[in-house]
Amino acid sequence: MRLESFPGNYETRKHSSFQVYGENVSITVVDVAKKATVSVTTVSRVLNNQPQVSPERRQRVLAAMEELDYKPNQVARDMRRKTAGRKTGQIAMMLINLDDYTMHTAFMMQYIHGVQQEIAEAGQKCIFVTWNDEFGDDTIPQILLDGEIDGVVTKGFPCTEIGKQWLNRYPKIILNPPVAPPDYDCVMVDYEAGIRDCITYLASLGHRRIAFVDMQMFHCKLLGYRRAVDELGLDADEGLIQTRDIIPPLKSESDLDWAIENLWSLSEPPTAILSNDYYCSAIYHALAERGLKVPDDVSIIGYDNAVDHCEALKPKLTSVDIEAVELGRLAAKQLLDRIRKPQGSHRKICTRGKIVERKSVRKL
Amino acid sequence: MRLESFPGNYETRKHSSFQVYGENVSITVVDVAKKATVSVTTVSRVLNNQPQVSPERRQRVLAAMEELDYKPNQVARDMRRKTAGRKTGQIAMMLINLDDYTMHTAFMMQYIHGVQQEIAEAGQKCIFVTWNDEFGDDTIPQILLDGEIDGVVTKGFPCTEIGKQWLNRYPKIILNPPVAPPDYDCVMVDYEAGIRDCITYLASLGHRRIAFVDMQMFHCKLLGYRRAVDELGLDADEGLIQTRDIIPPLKSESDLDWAIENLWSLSEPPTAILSNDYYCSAIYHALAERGLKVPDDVSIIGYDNAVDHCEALKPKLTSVDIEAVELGRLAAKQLLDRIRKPQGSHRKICTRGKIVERKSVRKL
DNA sequence: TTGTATGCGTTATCAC
DNA sequence: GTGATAACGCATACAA
Repeated sequence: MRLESFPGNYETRKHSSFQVYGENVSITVVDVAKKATVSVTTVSRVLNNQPQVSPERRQRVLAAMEELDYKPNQVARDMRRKTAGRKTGQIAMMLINLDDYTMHTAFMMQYIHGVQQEIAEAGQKCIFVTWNDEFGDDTIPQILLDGEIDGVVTKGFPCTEIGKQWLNRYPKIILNPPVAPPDYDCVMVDYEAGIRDCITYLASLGHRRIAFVDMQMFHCKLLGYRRAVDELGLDADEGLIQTRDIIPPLKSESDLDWAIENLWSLSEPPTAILSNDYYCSAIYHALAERGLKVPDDVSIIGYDNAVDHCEALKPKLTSVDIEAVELGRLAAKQLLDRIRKPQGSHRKICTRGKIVERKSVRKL
Repeated sequence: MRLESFPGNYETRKHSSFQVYGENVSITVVDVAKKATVSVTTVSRVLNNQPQVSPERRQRVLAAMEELDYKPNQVARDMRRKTAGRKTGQIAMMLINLDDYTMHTAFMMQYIHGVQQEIAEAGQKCIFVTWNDEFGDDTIPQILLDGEIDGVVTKGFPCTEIGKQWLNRYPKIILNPPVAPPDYDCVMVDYEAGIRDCITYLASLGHRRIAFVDMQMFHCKLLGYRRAVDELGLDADEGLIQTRDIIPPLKSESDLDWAIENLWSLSEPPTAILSNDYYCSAIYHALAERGLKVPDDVSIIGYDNAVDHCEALKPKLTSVDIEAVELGRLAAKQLLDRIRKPQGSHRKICTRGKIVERKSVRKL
């Protein structure tokens, strides 16, 4: 194959894709340039959709690419880009200090899915990393040390100084933290609004005495409850609020007989109960022991929409879906924004969730 | 800063880290070489832990790295590696055609965690990708097309021809497929063994009439049931087997009254029931309606150990944990093996799970 | 054991 | 519009 009509001079090239060299022969811009009788520069321009290429030549290049089944070497591109002070096109999805409870929760999966989707649509890559403080500082993921990524979406936060330091090197978004940290971008569920939606929903079905039962991280929710009850002019009986504060990992503490006991000691018991999906299971149980039927005697509405669980209960539990996939997407979207524009004040984005109707609520 | 005593000649280098060039000045091997008064080659060798460097020089290099706070440019290394026909050090964790059910399941999270851990420990990176056939072929993740990865751990399998093609370009491990595909490496839960363990466990507590209730993908489990009952000489009453086959996404079909009905029509009802975690919820309910108490009247044992769910039930459900994290680790480990040794017959690795004791089983 | 020189695939610069 | 060429940061034949 002679190359007379071909403008570039690539004599220095030690091998072309036409001669087998080792075993990993790959088609490069040089090969495409040869085939299309243009320079590598032109090929690169076509590759990057730059305007200053004549339609005719662009065609030739595209045809050559097609014919040779050319695939750009992403790693090489990344290198040029990165060293040109640009971005690597990689972001990390970090799960830091995941406790066993979170580990067994389906939300995480949805968060990750959402993040990945959004990142992929932006043509970037999502590198997945889990890390715990107890692993020790010498196990900090290489990727974070390398600076190979443009930013981080993190669920959880490192507690060690060193951990904080490396995380702080990057633009980052905190995914649904239990409490919103100041000076960070984060994306979170607006539990308050979600609960208000629940109350509004129940009120629209004629419920006026709605109980609030919870044992964990319920302060936002309780706020929403109080506001909604107030705004809608429902019965604001403090006896309808049954809470206990337990330490997070003890979600397994599922006995809620005391709550039902208290509620049904009221002169007028509630017609509806609001709680968390998993607590609802205990509530069903406690109600059954008293001979109370759901939803005939009491309506129940859960929070989190743990689908398997809600569907497994009898009757199936109506619950508030926090839309975790969407939350993941929002986090990724905001991260990409932040990477583009590192300055600017921090933002907190909230989603309010959506009620998924099943069989545990009835119209009065 | 004069460089007399320095062996290399880097006059061609257009900028060093000592002069600001643009804004992205980074320390490179050249800088380290200068500082340590050695050649880049030596620096590179130290970087790669190659033996043929004198301790004294190695020391100098390490000191220089430390002093300059040198961070290798991973992208550049990747490029060399890749183009040298070696590996990229990246593997992909793919979730293909995830249905809504799987999406809401906590296992996935654990699989991913396990895979990531193992990959990280091997010093590699795990890129996370989700993809569905319905997205269309033009949305195939760039990363798979680029050939930037060494292999794939996949949960799920593409149905389109094109999808299969790109997946087939890589060494891959299938993660717990519903049925073991021939000619593929895979890692899966040995449901049969898990069920046998359950039966053995129940038998050790004195149970001889154990019911098997399931509605989905239960054939392996049923096999395990039959074998164990046979081997242990327990009551092999076909009436104890209550199954119906439903279409997978309909796991929400949670009514199992018919099963309990049938079971308690037997001349001698079972003393223990074996099922899936979520079905157990319906079983609890059906039993309660008949006034039967768990575990006093019947022992119940679930499968999958959906922690939240098991802990939410009353009494808390004893269940078989499939050890999904471990499964993920095994998958990653096997993938790394396969990448190193592309030839060789395909392997199926099984894990048998572990019984997590809670409150739903009692000794007879 | 150590250093020189060159290549990896792509893009940026600059001259035409 | 187009092309020649020098980087990018690292690794490695080959020479010493």
